[in-house]
Amino acid sequence: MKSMQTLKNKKDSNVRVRFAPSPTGFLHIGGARTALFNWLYAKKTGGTFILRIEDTDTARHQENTIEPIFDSLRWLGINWDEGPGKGGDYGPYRQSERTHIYQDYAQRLLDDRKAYYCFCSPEELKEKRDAAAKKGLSFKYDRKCFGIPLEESRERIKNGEPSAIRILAPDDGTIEFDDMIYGKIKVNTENLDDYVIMRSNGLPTYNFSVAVDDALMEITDVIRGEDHLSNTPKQILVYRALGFSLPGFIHLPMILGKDGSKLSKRHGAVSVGFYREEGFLEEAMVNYLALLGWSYDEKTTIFSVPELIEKFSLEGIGKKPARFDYDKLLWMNGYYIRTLPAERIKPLIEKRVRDFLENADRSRIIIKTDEISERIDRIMPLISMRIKTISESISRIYPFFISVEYNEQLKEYFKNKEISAQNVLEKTIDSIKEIGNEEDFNSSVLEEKIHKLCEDLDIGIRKLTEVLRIALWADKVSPPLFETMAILGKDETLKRLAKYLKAIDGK
RNA sequence: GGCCUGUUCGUCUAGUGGUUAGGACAGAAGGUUUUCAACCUUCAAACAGGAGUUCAAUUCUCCUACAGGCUACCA
Repeated sequence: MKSMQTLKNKKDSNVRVRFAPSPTGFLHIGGARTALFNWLYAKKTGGTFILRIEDTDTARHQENTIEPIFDSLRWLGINWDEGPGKGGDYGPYRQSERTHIYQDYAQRLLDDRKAYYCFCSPEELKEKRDAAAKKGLSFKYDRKCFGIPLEESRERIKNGEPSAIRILAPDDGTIEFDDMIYGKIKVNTENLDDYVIMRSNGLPTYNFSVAVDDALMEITDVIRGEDHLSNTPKQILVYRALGFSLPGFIHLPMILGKDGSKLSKRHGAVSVGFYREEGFLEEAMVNYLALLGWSYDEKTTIFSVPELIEKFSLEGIGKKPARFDYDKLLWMNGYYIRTLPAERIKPLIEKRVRDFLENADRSRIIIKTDEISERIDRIMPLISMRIKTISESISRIYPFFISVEYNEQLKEYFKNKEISAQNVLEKTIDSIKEIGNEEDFNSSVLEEKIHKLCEDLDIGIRKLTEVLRIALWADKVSPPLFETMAILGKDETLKRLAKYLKAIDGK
């Protein structure tokens, strides 16, 4: 292990925190929040943020299940100072590559009689557990294998008998630690049993590997979900047995689903990747996540990342579990879409538009490829305050790029209305034709024309625009009409008015 | 079942031994308006329950209820 000196040169503090996901194929909302808080704390203190992969369960983890987690972290802007792909003086950073380390430390425990081999089969244990449950008792390992002399155990292992290693939990006494959020936690050791630290396949279990790694990686503050609060005493057993000193513990309140139960797939999307695909901005995601269990003052809800780094503090973390409120996230995303500079949002929309056109009926496309970018520039101010996600943008603006079709309902929409849609369309066409060149075909000229037309026809502007809106947009809702016409251009505008006129002919 | 933890508007939360208990989302009403949004104004909305400590408890203590977590050779 290298000295801290090299790190101290790079960092302003000794704070070392880590995010330790297990490769599940995606980054969970709760995990993202944990990662964010660790990262913010590191940034705030000038400390080091470490990424460690907890992949000790080979049965469940395949290699490619970690990449999406890296992607999501990077997307959120949570980059790590040490970890996979980054290196560091405390590696390797995948637990699957640290097996020999756990075996070594387990061996020390064995030699010190602080751990012992266990030959009980999983089936046998399950039976005992079930029997205890049936009697309404809590199961605690009966130390059946504790008495087996080490030499005999080694002999049996040499003969091929499968064995696990259990840590010896003290019979009496208490484990006590200070959680920075939840305060003093005290547990009587009689509630702890001799749990397995090394499986029969030679790999460590979570509570062992996490303690060994946090100690060896010199983690100063363990920031993780409250679901680990109950595991902490078990890990402290390891720290004690191995003579490691304790890090600070900061347990974050859980994130629950809308109904108050643990956030899971049935609550809808729980992966960060989903929100990214849905068109949520990382700014909104980070801001929202930061507010789940943390708050700064009584009024501020919008925080940029630099502001979060500046204002974040462990003291602001609450202890009450928070429900994940999709509506508020949506609102916040909409807020960022309409507030952030257009150049930040435009590429995201442009990508969606190009993907959309890629799959669109070519005969309906009304725009040249090299005109898309400029058109989006003009559309942006019309929709930025109307969408809450980027993915939603397509449904709002596609008629700017492909021709419209009217369904039966729209064709008959004005059938028995007091106004004559035919008349409105014809008069509008005449009026618009009067506008000279394309340059004059702008929203203010159009607005003037249409208002004048209303007067001439003695008809309310709402009535008139309703007709035009359906004709131009094939919908009862559209971006502001005059701007829309200007963007579509004179030809396309006239084409659509005529098309709708024809569509309602005889209706 | 055992152990651990939590409980302020529907939701995220601020807050204090004496406050009109504050903000944000969502909701309602109104304004603005070419639709829809956005924006502005206003309204409604909370200290889980019960004891105790105290001159005074939402705030401190205990109990109950409810909720969540852990209780695996998962993490």
